Amino acid sequence: MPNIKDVARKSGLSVTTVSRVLNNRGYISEKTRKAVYSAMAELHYQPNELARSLFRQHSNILGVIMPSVEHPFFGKLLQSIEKHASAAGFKIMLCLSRQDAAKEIEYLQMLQGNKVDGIILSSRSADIQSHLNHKFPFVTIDRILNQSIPYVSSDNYRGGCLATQHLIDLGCRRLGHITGPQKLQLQANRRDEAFIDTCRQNGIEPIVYSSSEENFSNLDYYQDIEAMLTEHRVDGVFLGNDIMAAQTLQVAQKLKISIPEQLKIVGFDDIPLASLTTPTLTTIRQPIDEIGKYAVEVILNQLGGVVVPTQTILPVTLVKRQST
Amino acid sequence: MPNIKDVARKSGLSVTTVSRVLNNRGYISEKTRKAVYSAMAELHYQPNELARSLFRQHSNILGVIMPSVEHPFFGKLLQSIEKHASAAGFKIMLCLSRQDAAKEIEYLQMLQGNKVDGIILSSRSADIQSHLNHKFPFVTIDRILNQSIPYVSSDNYRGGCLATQHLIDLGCRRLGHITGPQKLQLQANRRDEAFIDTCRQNGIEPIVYSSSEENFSNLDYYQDIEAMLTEHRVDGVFLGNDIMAAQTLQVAQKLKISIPEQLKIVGFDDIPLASLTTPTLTTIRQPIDEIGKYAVEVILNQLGGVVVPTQTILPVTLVKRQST
DNA sequence: ACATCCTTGATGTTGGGCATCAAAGCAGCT
DNA sequence: AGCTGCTTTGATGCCCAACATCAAGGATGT
Repeated sequence: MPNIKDVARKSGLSVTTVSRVLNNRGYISEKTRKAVYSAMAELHYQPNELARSLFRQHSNILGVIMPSVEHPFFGKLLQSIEKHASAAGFKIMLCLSRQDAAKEIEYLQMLQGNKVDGIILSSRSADIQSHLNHKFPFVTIDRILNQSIPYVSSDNYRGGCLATQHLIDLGCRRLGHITGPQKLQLQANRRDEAFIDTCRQNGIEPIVYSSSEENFSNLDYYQDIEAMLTEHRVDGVFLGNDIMAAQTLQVAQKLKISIPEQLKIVGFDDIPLASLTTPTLTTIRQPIDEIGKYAVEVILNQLGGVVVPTQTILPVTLVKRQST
Repeated sequence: MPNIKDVARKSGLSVTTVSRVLNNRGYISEKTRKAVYSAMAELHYQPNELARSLFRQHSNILGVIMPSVEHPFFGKLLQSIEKHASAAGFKIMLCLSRQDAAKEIEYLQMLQGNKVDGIILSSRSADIQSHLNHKFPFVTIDRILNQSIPYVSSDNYRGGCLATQHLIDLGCRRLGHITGPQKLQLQANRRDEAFIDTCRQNGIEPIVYSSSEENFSNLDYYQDIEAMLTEHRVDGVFLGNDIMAAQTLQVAQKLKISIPEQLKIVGFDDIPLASLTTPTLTTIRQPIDEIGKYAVEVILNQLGGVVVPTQTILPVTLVKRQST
């Protein structure tokens, strides 16, 4: 790997001059500029970003911690984060925590050791405040850590209202809901509150199932769904995510419940799967792209010394399809 | 951010001694060791990995370039790569090229400038050989660049055979196939060859549609599927991936073609979607986890100076579900 | 007294940025 | 011709943070 000295030697100029060309600083004649460029090209020279970062005291790398990237929600979120980060000249260092609190803290320290310029955390576990360097550029997605750490999320409560009200408007009177595990302070839990509130406001007694941590990790909700559909004769269900909703379609078919005639189904997220099932799924669309965009923006603004909002809440929309 | 000097000052020792404690090298008395540890803890010190990498001439970072992470195949692949890399103490720098050849080359250079220890490329575009530093640890997934660059892939040809033979064994005689764009030297193209060969070997004239680049990017194959189903009265189709297969289910329903009675469908990949459709999809499972594992291994072995295979081909399996 | 081990530190690398000082070339002006 | 000031290049040295090499003092043993 050639370094700046090699370029200097090759072009017959000094390191100082090469550095000046590289950084476009001071006086440089057209002739030397060309000489340097051609030497760089010949040697396939590339400035060592480690050395640059070390000197400049910033690396142009953002750390991203998420539990998984298999789940389409996170896949799309990551896609969006990468897009906006790379457009701003930042690279991504990716960490998948797999819901493992210890691993998450490990990653957090590792990223700080690697001098990333900011961290985007979209995670379910762990109390991490003590491992966070004070004033380090940081943002969480869908997760409140404390009042001073900014977070970005979609309007989960409103999503829950939209979904529930939609079912009620269509005439459903026995409403069910399945949610993820309740332990964590996720914004996603507000969907459940919204479901319960909206039911009560309409004089309906809500039926709520909470899936186990284990089933949640495995994306296997069949038992919970079947339990709900057989124990209660629901005519409308609001599921915590689209995967649950797709599985509900399958269980309904098995139980010979016709969709949407006997049972109406609303999911959450609007991942691509929602338009690939038969029937297609009515769902609440989260603006995932914008979530990623704002998360990156919050970091960049912190780096720029700009005051950033502690909460950024983005609107959701009801996407009506065949399951209702 | 405290550095090693601060620790040295705090503990009243020299930088050298602190470094020795950090790296467990040479003779250190128990007393100094403790003094250093307590100073480190007090300051919340973390070694600067940039500086370490600069000195050591390796960063313990792997670069990963893939077109997207929204597609479940790549999501799962990335998940696997991250898992195995992180188990070996490596971090991931992620680059999403979005099928953009220029961006891919940019990323390739950026990664080399950032001194990653190796690059895993899983991509569709670009001729990149000239931008590759000779002897740089490198591996591609599902893509042959030239004879000397190692690649890992699943046995696409055999997958095509399995799928086609399965349809034939079930009595199908009018077989169709839709494939992605043909331009690139992807291993995935061998699925098409396998389809054609297997048909011919059984005295069946293959019907093949090739989707446009654009539809492929948008994951929108409806037109091609509908064209195939209406123009030819196929009784069995083999689709290039599971998303195509799921969309085929939808088109079939719209055209009132019953699955699997009138039409049998086989997909490819076995992404989670395949078990979430109604009916569930018969498909060819790629061992995505192993692909990621071997890709990482090939890099690590190159780093270790071990001779690596230029081809690593992993077995596929037929997963029979309700669509056949 | 001398060898050997233990323990610590001073100094110099790693690749590149930058600031300072130095020096020369060249043009314009008096 | 001499002076001023702009342009262009280079040498030197210090910075970033960590680590390696060598050097040296102290303790211990024979």
